[in-house]
Amino acid sequence: MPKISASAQHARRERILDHAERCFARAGFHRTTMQDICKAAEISPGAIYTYFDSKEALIAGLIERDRAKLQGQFAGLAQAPDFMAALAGLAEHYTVEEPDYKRALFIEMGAESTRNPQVAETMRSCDSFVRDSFIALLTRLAAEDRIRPSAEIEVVVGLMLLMGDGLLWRRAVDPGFDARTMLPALMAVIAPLVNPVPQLPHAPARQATAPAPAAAPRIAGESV
Amino acid sequence: MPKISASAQHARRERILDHAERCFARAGFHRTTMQDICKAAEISPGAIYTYFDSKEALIAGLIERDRAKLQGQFAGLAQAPDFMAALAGLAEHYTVEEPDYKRALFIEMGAESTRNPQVAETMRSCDSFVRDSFIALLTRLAAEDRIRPSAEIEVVVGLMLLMGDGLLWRRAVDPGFDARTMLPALMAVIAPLVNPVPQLPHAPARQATAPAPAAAPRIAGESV
Amino acid sequence: MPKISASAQHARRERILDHAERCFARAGFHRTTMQDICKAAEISPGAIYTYFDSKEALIAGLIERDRAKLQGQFAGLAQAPDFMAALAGLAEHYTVEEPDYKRALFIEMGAESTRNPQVAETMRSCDSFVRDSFIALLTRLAAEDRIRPSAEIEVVVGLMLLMGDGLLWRRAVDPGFDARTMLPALMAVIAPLVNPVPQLPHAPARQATAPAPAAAPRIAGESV
Amino acid sequence: MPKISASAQHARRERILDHAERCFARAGFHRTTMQDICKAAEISPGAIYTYFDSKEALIAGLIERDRAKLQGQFAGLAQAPDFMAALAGLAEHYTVEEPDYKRALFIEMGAESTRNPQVAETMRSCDSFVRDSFIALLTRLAAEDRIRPSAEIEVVVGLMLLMGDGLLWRRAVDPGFDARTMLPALMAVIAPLVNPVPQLPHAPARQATAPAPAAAPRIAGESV
DNA sequence: CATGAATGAGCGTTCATTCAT
DNA sequence: GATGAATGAACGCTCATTCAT
Repeated sequence: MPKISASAQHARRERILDHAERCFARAGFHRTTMQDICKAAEISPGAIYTYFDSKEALIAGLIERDRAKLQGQFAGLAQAPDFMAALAGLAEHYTVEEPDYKRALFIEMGAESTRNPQVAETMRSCDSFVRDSFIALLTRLAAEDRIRPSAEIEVVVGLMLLMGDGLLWRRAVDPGFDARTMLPALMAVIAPLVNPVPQLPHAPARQATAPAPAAAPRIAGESV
Repeated sequence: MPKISASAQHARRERILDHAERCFARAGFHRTTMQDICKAAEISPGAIYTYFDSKEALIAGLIERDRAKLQGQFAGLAQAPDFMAALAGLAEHYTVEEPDYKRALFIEMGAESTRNPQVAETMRSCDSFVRDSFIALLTRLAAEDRIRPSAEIEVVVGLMLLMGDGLLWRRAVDPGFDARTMLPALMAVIAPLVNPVPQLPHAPARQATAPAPAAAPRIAGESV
Repeated sequence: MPKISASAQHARRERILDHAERCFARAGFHRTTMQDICKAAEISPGAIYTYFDSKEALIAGLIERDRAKLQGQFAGLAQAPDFMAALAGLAEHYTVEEPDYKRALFIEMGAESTRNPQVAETMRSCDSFVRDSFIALLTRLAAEDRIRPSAEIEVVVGLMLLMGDGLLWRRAVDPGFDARTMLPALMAVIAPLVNPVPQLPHAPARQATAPAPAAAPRIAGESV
Repeated sequence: MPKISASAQHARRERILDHAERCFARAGFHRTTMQDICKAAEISPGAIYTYFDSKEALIAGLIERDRAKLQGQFAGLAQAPDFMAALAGLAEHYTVEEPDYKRALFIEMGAESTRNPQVAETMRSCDSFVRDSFIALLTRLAAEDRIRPSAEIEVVVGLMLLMGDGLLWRRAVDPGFDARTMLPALMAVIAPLVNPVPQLPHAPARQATAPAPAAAPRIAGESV
């Protein structure tokens, strides 16, 4: 019979994560003190250790939460009728809708992952999830002839991830970055890679004269 | 009456930067102590402050030096007979030849730039130099009809930078990143953006056939 | 209207003391946390303060309980037909039978008594009880001519206590201490101090022969 | 070319040890904070770590210094013409001349040694030194027929150490302990164990009729 | 100019104790 | 009475920076 209900406990944990996220993004992991987070979350220094064993665990908890959220977003992507539109929406979401501090934190986490194995592992698993989801999705779409990828799907997905990271990075680091211009330009680069087949509503698909594939040159990969 | 010659002083400064770079890349800015750097560079904690006013100034000095080096590398790019080959070489250099710690440091500096205005300013100026160099170069190449960019040059360069950063980031952060596969794939994505005109040595360029630009659809930007 | 019966309350108090004893002996007073004891005794941190006002009070309670147990053991000593045998048994008990942690705790309590007046007072009263019991006992035995102490009884008892403490200390502190050898040696040192008169069962004690005391030189003290 | 001379450095180290000793004796290892010691020694918290790596190392340093001092004192004992007088002097020194806090610290160190292996090892080596010195000394004296131990020398020394520790313990723990009475009484107990042979100055030693040994009953040990 | 011992504010974390439930 | 989450003052220790030598 705990003094606090499970839901209240969860809420408090979330509250700590929320404030930790802002603090870490503002000042970086190492310049942020536990006291900073305590003050922001209006919690005592002792109490925070009820929820997280250490500062490291707090960082890991943050990444973990992000991953969970990401998984939800990918479930949506898989159901989307128009893949390219969904992808554009995803890019828009992370580039425009999400507040700056989320991206700053992403960079911070990448930097931390180059030396903190625990953080590296959590990020890697997060990244693998995204990659695998994309590969599974594109494979299915290709099997349904809704896309005709211009290269091996692994390579196409690799390029998409690379561009996605580049997008996030520049948005975070370059104050002059113009998302309105660059987002469509980026989609225009990705489109021929994925090469979506126009879906003719209420009409028999795949006419003999379907022209697009011919124009989509295969790009390099180890194998053809 | 300085006890040490100007050149010896310069050498010592370089030595500090060299070791600071390795230390910072290994452990991050905040986990690296001035003592660590002093030990590595075999200098006393007092002396290091003769060369750099503070730890922050040391970080800034590091970025500054990188910028200078970068400028040299870009001078070469502009003279290269084959732009795409030169670009591929550049990508190869930063992805394969440079040691890991340089990329870790790049990420670290990006993270730092989101909160340290001095670092942000130095990085921004470095970035602007690269961007301006590319724009000037592509503009000249386009004027000489050696390339026929598929979009506004500013946008093309913006995409190239984005992809370059994405490349560096993934190479730094993703241990499974396969540069051998991804580098050619990336070049294949950039090629139609820049759209280089095949140079027939000592022969009149082919004009009879419809030129490439027709096949290169203009990609989006606010302006067309 | 107490929810818990007096006996259950007493049992719980004892349980706390039992586990506190083990915890304190294992880690010392200051390295043992109240949480450690709570976990061991399966009680909540709030509840433990119902039984003991503070950590200090818990320590004092422990010593107090030891004193009570000691008093029981001394009652037996006084009734023993053979004083030296009973003494040897006592030494054997504290040196061999009692587990290590009891002796570690004894040392710990001695250390604590040098600065904690409450602990000092409890220990002193415990010590006085033992001393007074011994003095009363030896005085009676001397009056009955069952022993012929070689010095003032106070001094003899003082030496016995000193040796007893030395025995406990070395047994606790010196891992190479060999009780099997040292215990008889110690008894052989004490014997001439106490100088027990051989008891001939059911026969008039021998008086004709010069009694032992002649050979037992009085040992020093300010008074003789 | 250090800022501080080696001797000044040594003096500062000694100063820290001096004050640490008093602080530890007054409040125990765990209740004494590094700040307490810093304040007492008038040093900054940072500076103390130049001399000692940790609080543990400071404690170990303290014991180490005691050992060194002890070794000096034993050198004197070995040269003494009258062993029993020298022993009495030693007992007097540790019981009466040394300030209380030294003995409190001794108890503290014993308590600490039951759980801190580093402390245990240092104390054990200190103890072994004393034991070995005594054994070597008594063996030599016995060979020179200046003493005729009443039991195996190892056992005699074991008893002496036990009594010495008991003496220190009671002196530290029992405020009513009367050294003036107990010291001679203790020497009177030890004397027949060691059994010194009266040295007749200017007379041929070892007369046939040397009587003492006959009266000194062998005391128990595993072997005779 | 170089040295390196010294400084001291501040770090992440602990834990005896409290009190709303 | 019992609970256990919360409190918050310290704790041991670090490290960017200074300054007497």
